Amino acid sequence: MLRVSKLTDYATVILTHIAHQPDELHAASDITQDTGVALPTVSKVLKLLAKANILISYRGSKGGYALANKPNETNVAEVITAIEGPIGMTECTTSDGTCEQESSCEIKGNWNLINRAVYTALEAVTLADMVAPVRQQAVTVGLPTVTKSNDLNVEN
Amino acid sequence: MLRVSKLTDYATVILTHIAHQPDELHAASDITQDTGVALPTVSKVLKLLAKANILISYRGSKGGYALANKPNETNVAEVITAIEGPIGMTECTTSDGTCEQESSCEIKGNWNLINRAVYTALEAVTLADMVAPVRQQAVTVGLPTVTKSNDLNVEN
DNA sequence: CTAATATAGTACTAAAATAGTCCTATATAA
DNA sequence: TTATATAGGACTATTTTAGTACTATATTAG
Repeated sequence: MLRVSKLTDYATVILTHIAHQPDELHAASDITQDTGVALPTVSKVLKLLAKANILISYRGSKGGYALANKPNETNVAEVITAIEGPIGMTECTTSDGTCEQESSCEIKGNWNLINRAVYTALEAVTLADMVAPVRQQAVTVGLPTVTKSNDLNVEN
Repeated sequence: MLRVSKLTDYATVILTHIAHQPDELHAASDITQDTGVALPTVSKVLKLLAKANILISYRGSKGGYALANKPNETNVAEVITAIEGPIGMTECTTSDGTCEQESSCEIKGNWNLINRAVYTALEAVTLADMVAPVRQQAVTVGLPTVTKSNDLNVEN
């Protein structure tokens, strides 16, 4: 199954929470209470997001985290990259030379194409979209413009 | 890093190889030699692809595998699903009820949107595209039509 | 200047997913 | 009947991920 890690999932939950009050400072302990995610885990995620400049951190008493940019300026691709590293669906996409078959591999270029397509899709969704309640929302990505209906199942 | 498993990567290599001679039968042992992937692994992948009706298998002496459909009728989304199971980026997308936060989770619907966008991107690339050498190829997916240039790096 | 609070960084452990291998059964052709 | 090739399932080792803990540093308040 093609999936993001749990930490990335937490990251979106946490960011969505913060984005609801974009002008306030949020301490890790507050976020734990509001989201139900364990404190050490919240802490870890927040650090990663700060390191990637998605959040700004303030130390010390009365410290906490705030969004570095407006909700519509941070997209899902950035969040995934912050937690999991560069988005690349195969080994050869992110690190050269580690694949033995590389020299004779004829499909590397095509995987790059696929990556690009996926990345574009992820880039099109911002935090602002995540904050918004699920609505009849056109995803402006993909061949046929997809219109959201409830609980669409992506398989088959 | 958002990625497909190695087995899925092998699957695309193997399928690409088979698609070069779509009218011949390919035994697992032949494929091992031509691709450099270990026999037990090749074998495992072929079984999974056959089970998903992407390949047709013929047992016995002179047996082997062949494509069930034309190269342009099998897409990457199907291949990923065959090897890894349903494509869904978060737990709640593929299996209901296992996430404790589900009832209070406000972003589930939005993950469904993202899944849909990614799936559409993966669906747009077929085996026929993989067989073709990397060429100046427009990916008909994503907002701006992406034109392939060499070694585009998907990050930042 | 000191104490309290909150993040930064790093290292470690446990659990889960993945990869890879092997064995036995079944089907087909010569 | 024998050789060949896939089907299916079980098992092990490896790798990745998740989660935790500890120490250092920065900031505010008194």
